[in-house]
Amino acid sequence: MAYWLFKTEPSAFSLDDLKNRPDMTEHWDGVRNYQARNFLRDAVKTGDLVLIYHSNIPEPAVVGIAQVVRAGYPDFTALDPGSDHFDPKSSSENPIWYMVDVRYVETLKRPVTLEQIKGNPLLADMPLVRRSRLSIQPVTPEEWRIILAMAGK
DNA sequence: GCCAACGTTGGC
DNA sequence: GCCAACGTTGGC
Repeated sequence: MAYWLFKTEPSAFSLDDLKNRPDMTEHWDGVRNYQARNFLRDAVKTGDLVLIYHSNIPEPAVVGIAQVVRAGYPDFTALDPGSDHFDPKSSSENPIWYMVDVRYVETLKRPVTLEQIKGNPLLADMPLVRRSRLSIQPVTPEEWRIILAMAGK
């Protein structure tokens, strides 16, 4: 089982939005970056645990945990001309883009802010800190443990 | 809202 | 295949 960090802009889709879904489950669609796509297609597996990170807000932070309930499969929003995520280069024969399904697990009582993460030397190698814009990132077991400890768990 | 970082596109 | 132009991300 592996650990991940998924970014989302809460104005578009937040952890509470996930919590409020039927079955607390939702497609993680709309990822349109090849490196992130490769993780979704090849590496993210059912049962993996995910830190949910809220970006593009005054205090960006890891706010909760989700679990992967379905591994990578084609992101059908890329095939839908009515979708914001439509990609005319994709087709059902060559879907290009992939998504996974995630289920809400919990909201951290104490979110772990980007500022706190940047302030911890043990987390200095995280793509988040290295200013990568990558929206799907691997998290090591050690980083996972440290972040949850910082959240008071 | 600014802008740096960085990914993508397209002319050559 | 280089690289300038352009678009997007996301912290601040």
